[in-house]
Amino acid sequence: MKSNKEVTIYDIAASLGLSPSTVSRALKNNPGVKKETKKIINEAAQKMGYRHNKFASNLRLKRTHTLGVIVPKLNSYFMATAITGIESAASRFGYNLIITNSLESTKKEAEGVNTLYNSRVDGLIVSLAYDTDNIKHFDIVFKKDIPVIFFDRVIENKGCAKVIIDNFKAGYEIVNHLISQGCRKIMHVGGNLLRNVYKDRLLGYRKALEENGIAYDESLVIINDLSDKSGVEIAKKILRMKEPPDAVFTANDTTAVSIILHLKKAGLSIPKDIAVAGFNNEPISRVIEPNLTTVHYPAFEVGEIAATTLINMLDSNRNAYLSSIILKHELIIRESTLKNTMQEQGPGIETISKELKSI
Amino acid sequence: MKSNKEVTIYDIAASLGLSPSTVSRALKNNPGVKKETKKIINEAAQKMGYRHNKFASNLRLKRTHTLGVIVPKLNSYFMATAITGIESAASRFGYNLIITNSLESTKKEAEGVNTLYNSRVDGLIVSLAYDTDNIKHFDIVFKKDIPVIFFDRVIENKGCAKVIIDNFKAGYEIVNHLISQGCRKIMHVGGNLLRNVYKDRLLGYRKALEENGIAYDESLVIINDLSDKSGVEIAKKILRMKEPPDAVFTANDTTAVSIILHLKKAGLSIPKDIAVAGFNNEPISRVIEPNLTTVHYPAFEVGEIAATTLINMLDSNRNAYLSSIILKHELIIRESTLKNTMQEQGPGIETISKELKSI
DNA sequence: CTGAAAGCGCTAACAA
DNA sequence: TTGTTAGCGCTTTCAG
Repeated sequence: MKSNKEVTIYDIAASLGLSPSTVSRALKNNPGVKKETKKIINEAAQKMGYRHNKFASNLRLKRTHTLGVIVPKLNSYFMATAITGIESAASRFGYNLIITNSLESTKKEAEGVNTLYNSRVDGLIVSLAYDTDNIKHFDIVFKKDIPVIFFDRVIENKGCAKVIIDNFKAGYEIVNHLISQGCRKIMHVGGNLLRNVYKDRLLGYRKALEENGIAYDESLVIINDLSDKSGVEIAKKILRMKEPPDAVFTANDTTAVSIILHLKKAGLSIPKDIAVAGFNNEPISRVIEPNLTTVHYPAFEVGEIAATTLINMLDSNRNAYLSSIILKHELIIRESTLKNTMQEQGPGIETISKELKSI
Repeated sequence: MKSNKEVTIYDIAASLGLSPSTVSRALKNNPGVKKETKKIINEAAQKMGYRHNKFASNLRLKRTHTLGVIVPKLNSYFMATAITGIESAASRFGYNLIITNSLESTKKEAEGVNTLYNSRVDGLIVSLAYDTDNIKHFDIVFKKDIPVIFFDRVIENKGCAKVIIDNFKAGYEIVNHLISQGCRKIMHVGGNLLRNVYKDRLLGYRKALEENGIAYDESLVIINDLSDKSGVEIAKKILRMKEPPDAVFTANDTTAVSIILHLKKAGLSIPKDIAVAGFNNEPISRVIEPNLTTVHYPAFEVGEIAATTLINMLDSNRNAYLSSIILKHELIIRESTLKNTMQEQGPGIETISKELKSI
């Protein structure tokens, strides 16, 4: 019994001797309809195989209940987890998601903005591409007052809300920890300084050095794409150095792991010869030996809160004065940086503190 | 200069002294419009900030150029990569994606079907939840002739296309390899046998044993949820066994890695005491020490081909006789199973063969 | 090559 | 509490 004819509100109305508007109201559970009538209508709708037509509805209401998402990649643990969080919140509130992938390219990012704009998404959730240096390509949505929320990789911008962690503090803490382990010559591997996440981590690094009377040495700071491959190159570079560092703080886990693997292959011992710390607390950080010291980034929560916040703005029209939501990170100390106490990893080492601090 | 008023075809028509139909045709590059007129119209549209209204268009055309995706999780490397592939193909052909997450639950999967159905997606791309044992909840889309393509976790079904690899052969090959390394008592850790991927890998395992004159021992086959945690339990179980296996073939990498970590912690040597092989070739497999023997699953390609195939069906209306598309996998041999030749891993060990075999 | 006009299915102001 | 009616913006037949 296949039928390609769609059942409409009119069909239901006709079959019940009612008017389309009553049917429409009943279907939306509008209080101004008798309970009995509602029941009859809903049953008829069910039986006749009615389904709500979003297009007609959207066309009338000029709302789509759809959120657009633009991310620089999909297949990293962090992003996939953040999207899981976004999806979770969105589906809880009856919103759909359209996801586009900028593949770290500003051009594709701009295309994404256009696509989503044309799909009439109600709002946008964005993490910026690696080297996007301005957000002119978002003007089209700003002009139409479509709210945009940035997460993780954000940009200073008049009045766009952002969901982030305190990258400065996290960088500061991790370097302080390294120093507490006796490290004095600490290399930093980061990403494009246009991106807050990398800039702030670097600033935290500098601050920690400064506070501990260690001179900042530019030659110890390497900026690259934080890929696997870059990790190999950095390891090679370290091996060539006359006076290699006694620690490396890398702005992500993938590269840190890659560095460890290659230093080990060359016969170095981690953390004895060089301590290594990463960032993000990806699963890989618990597999590498020694286990990687890192910063837990609450990816799921970041996504969930970004979506929830956006939906709140949409549903209440008070998108006014929200600026930043900062989630707590946690420093996770594991063997890869424990120079002093080379104990077994055990419970108690990993500190836990999850709370939401919003400003 | 913010304006919330949308420019419509009528506005353009009015401002140019033309009719809406001509404008509509010009905007779609319909051949029956003078080139000159087209140019004028397109320029005006540009200048006036016109954007195509999908809802009105969808309402008329009853097509949405949107694909629905249902996956059992988002935050695994495999799924995230497959989705990247889907997104890549979709965006190439001008299709949008709506993604829903079943979280391995049949109930949520059914909700996803409904949501996507109501969003009027043109087609569905699905990988089934862990214990979905029938697809009645898809009837609603089947009835409307909305095409569905399954990938990875598929189900035998009259006429739904599927994109998979030959899991039977892959399981067979990996166990054969273990046997070639001298293993005789091989444990298998798999997932729910409702799912083709796990059933076929198990069958491949059995076939390899049989061909090598090794009796099938049911007590060596463990079915569980293939989580990290299960890995720990399996490791414990192995440690308790009087006669532990000399090899373990696990149906995913995560669990295999977890097993290795815990066996090592207990003082066992991999692969000397026990060889371990996984499945999927996730990045983690190159981090664990020893590096994990596994099967490369072309996740990106699977997603891309699933989407391309679906779009082809949609755009040509010939969804008729396609049944299965089988992609090549590759056995990737690394140290975790090399009992004989304990050589360093080097180039040449990893075999490469990527080609598309479609049936 | 261009125009007139109907209608896709829903919603909400207004009327009853 | 229910009904009437006028669009939302686009596409397409049919007519010119």
